[in-house]
This record gives sequence, C-alpha cells and structure tokens, in this order.
Amino acid sequence: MAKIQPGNSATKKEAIIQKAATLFKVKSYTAASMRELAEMLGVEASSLYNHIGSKSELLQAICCKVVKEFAVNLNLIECNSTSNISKIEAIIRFHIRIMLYNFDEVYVANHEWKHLKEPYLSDFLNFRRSYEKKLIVLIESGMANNELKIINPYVATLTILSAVRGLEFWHGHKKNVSQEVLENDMINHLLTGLLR
Amino acid sequence: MAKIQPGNSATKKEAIIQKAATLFKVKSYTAASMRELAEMLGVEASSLYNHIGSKSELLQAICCKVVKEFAVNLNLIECNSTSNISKIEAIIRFHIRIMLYNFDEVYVANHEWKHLKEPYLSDFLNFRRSYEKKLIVLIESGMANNELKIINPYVATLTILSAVRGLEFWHGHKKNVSQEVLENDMINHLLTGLLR
DNA sequence: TTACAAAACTAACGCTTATTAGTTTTATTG
DNA sequence: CAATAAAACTAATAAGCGTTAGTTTTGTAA
Repeated sequence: MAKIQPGNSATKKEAIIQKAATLFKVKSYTAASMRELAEMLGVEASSLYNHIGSKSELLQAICCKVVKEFAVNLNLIECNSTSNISKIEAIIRFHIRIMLYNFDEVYVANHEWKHLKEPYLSDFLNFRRSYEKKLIVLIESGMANNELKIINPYVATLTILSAVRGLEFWHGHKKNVSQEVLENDMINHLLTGLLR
Repeated sequence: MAKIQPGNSATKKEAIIQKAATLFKVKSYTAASMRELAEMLGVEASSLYNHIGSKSELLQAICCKVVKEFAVNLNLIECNSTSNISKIEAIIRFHIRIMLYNFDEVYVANHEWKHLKEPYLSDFLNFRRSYEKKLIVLIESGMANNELKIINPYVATLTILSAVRGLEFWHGHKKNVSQEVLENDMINHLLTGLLR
C-alpha cells in the first residue's frame, strides 16, 4: 500500500497529472491505460479515482494548463515588447523555453488534443486559432510599417509556428546544441533567412 | 453482403490501406477500430482479414509507402539538381506537393509511427535520421562554399523540416492560399528571411 | 485511546477490442 | 450446369479497458 508522493508538485492530483503527461507522451493518450499510470505512481488503478474524476479529465488538465501558459505569455509580450520584430523574437524564445521546461505537457497538448471531449475540444481549437490570428496581425502590422518584407502573412505565420512546434525533435538531441545557439540561430534563420 | 470496391486503388488491399489512412488520421491509430474501418468499406470487420494480416500491418504499409516516396524523391533531387540552394528549394516544393496529394498517409506516418512494431519502428526512425542527416550535409556543403550564411546546420535543418512538416495545418486552410504562393513564399521566407 | 477522514485496497462490472473458426454466399471458369 | 476459388457472413474467443462498490488500512487530531 504505497502512497502517491506529491514530489515537486503541490498536490497529489498535480503529481498524477504530471505523470500522466509523461505517460501520454510516450504511449499516446488512447494507448495509455489507467493501470499503467497507477503503476508509475506505485498504487492500484482504482486508487487514482480518490484524486481525479476520470482519464479524460487528466488530458483536459494538461491541455488547459498549456493553453494558459501560452495565453499569459503572449499577453505579456504584446504589452511589454516594442517593435513587431522584437515581439516575434520574444515569441520564439518563449516557445523554445517552454519546450525545455514543460516538454511533456506541451507535447501532449500538441499531439493528443484530438481526444479532448466537448466543450474542451472547441475551447482548445478556438484558442489555437486566436493565437495564430494574433501572430498574423503582428506580421501584417510589421509589413505595413516596412519592418518586414511582403509575403503572405498566413504562410509566414505557419512557417514560424511550425518551426517552433518542431522543437519537440530538438528535445532528443539537445546535448549537441545549446539553448542560446538554438534561440539565436532559429531567430536569425526565420528573420534574415539562410541565404548569405 | 456488400463487396469491397477497389475504387481508384489497384487492389482491394490497397483500398483498405487508403481508407485506413483516412481513419487513422481522424481518430488516431489506437482509437480507430477494425469495426469502424470495415464500416467505411461496407463490410464486416472479420471480412477484412481475407485481404490483410492484421491492424498493425496497415500502419506498416502506410508508413512504409511514405518512407519510399520520400526516399525516391530525395534521391532524384540529389542526382538532378545543381546548386545546394536549388536542392533545398526542390525539397520544400516536394514536401508541399506530397502534402497536397498524399495528405492522409503522410499525416499518419508523421503522427502514428510510434505504434509501429519492431523491426518497422527502428526502420522508420533510422530512415528519418538519415533523411535529416542528408539535409544537414546539404546545408553544411552550402555553407562551405559560401552559398549560405553560417548558422548551426542542425538548427537550420530542424527549422526547414519543421516548417514543411507543419504544412498539415495548411491543409484545412488551403482555400485562402494557392499552392504557388505557398511554395514560393515559404521558400522565400526560409531562404531570405522575413526581414526587409 | 478513540474518532474521523483520507486514501489505499480487492473484486467485479459492463463494454470494447483484435482476431479466429467455421459456414455460406458470390463470382468465375471448365 | 457443375466445380472451384474468392470473399463475404455469423458467432465466439480471450484480453484489456475505464470505472464503481464496498472494505480495510493509514494518518491526524481531540
């Protein structure tokens, strides 16, 4: 009869959510079982239900937490940064850092949101749409005042968001590239291009 | 007692694989059931086993087909293109086109490879690693002869591959952006940057 | 020490899963 | 028309799933 140790997390529920994120990342949401999750925590599956409501609640908690972190940060950047370019820079840096410090949860939100139930699924997709839209506006504004060259703003946004999303692949290889090089070179690439 | 119609596919097995790709894309591999797949084809689940060996064989077929298409194309580009820059251009164009014409299969390969069984899982990961490595070498070569500016070649490769991988999001919005604009602007962005 | 609440346990429920076996229908060929 | 092969069917299997009910243990505070 082992007990769930909150560990770094504040509550036992948070400890379960954190372990769930790790499990869902490795096995995917549908393939992961509550019995496996319980084993990671050293208890029986049914014991989890003293702390959580359901499996899908775990996914909701993970995705919701990630959404909040992106929302808070984008708001911060919109208020504090000056030029459009510096805002784009700050966004890229944030994506790299959240990938470093909250990898499991961000990965699960990016890959498993499909299995959210309503209304959480709609909420999640609406947030993503609005996040993308804000970036498009940012880039359009940068084009309007001659900071940026004229290309399709949706394509530019897609390129930037996809590039930072792809940082999940960097996570396995990070020993070869420092965080500073990654941030600076990716910003350099996306802003000034690869051509000499 | 409906029959499986090969439709555009050559054989009935290929028809099943194509429908499986669509189903796995929408529901994910683990959440998709053979009963659902059978329903899409208008037969009972057990009837599928007259044509295929197992569920996981379907995933293998999808991933294997995608790997082959990328392998063949990269080989073609390496032989026929001249400068490193034109090779990179050709690779980006190919990724955009395969996303347009083989979306379901590429999507499934990108998202569900995790559920491949050995040795197919190792084969898939090895291919991806070697594909990435070839791009790194391409970029290093471009830097060596002053075509490209000096940034970390792994970061540049990650940025490019992630950007084209992110084209899965374009698939839902493609009505607003033509294929030509997408190809040209993404190449423009990745090669010459966003800055004016 | 007693009382109470938190959180673990065991056992089971009803359901879904991929897959197999055995049978029947359909289509093709001699 | 008869024979054969392809491909459908029905029915059942064993395993695993999330979750619940009821019970027992554990830790805390009066």
